Parts: sequence; structure tokens; C-alpha cells
Amino acid sequence: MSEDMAGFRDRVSVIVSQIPHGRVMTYGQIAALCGNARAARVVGGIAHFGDPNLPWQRVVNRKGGMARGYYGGRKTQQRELESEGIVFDAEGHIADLQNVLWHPELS
DNA sequence: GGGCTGACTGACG
DNA sequence: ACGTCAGCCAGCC
Repeated sequence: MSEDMAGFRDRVSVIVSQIPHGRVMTYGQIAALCGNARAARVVGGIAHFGDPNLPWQRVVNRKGGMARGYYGGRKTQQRELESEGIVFDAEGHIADLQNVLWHPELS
């Protein structure tokens, strides 16, 4: 019992809470940090049921946007991220995703 | 204890 | 380039 005390769900919550202002992370990246890069979908499910106080708006998919299901709509998230200084492209995805991607292992 | 779901990702046509 | 299909795994019924 080491990490058993905290399930995958708890790890994701912690990582999301660690995302700084003006930065974003992809589901696959978060899942990988939790130990399962292929559990990206699980991260999404956790987001829906996890702590609403966490900045889930900074969590985006590989395209730098939302596939579907974000609270209020993906348009809402774009507005939130733009408010943090993140620039979006006319296509609705982050203009320079790699530039705003948060790298916790590089901290 | 078993089975379905899904805020994803990557591959294929 | 865009649309669709299959795989993956933790969480929930």
C-alpha cells in the first residue's frame, strides 16, 4: 500500500490542481503522469465527477480543444482560456498548444 | 462480482 | 483533408 491510498481519480485531481495559470494539459499527458497513458478517457470521466473547484478548463484534448461535453459547451472553455492569456486559432483550437502545454516533469 | 459507459487517442478509408 | 471505427482502462450501476 503505497499509492493505493489514492486511486487514479485522486492523482488526476492533484495534477489538474497543479496546472498553473495560463497553461494547459492534455488528457493523455495527465493519464501518462498517473501511470496509464492509455487511460485518457478515464481522465475525462474523472473530470466530470471530480472536484468542480479544480481548473478542468485547463484540461484539453490533443487538438487543443474539446471533443464534447464540457460544462456549458466548449465555447465556454475557449473563453475561459483566452481570459488566461491563451491564444486560440480560427479553427477553435489552441494556436500554439506546445507553447502553453504545462510540463510538470520539467518544473 | 460482472458488464456498460465515456470531457480520449490513434489508425484507417 | 475529413469522417468513421476500434482499443484502451478506471469508475459507476
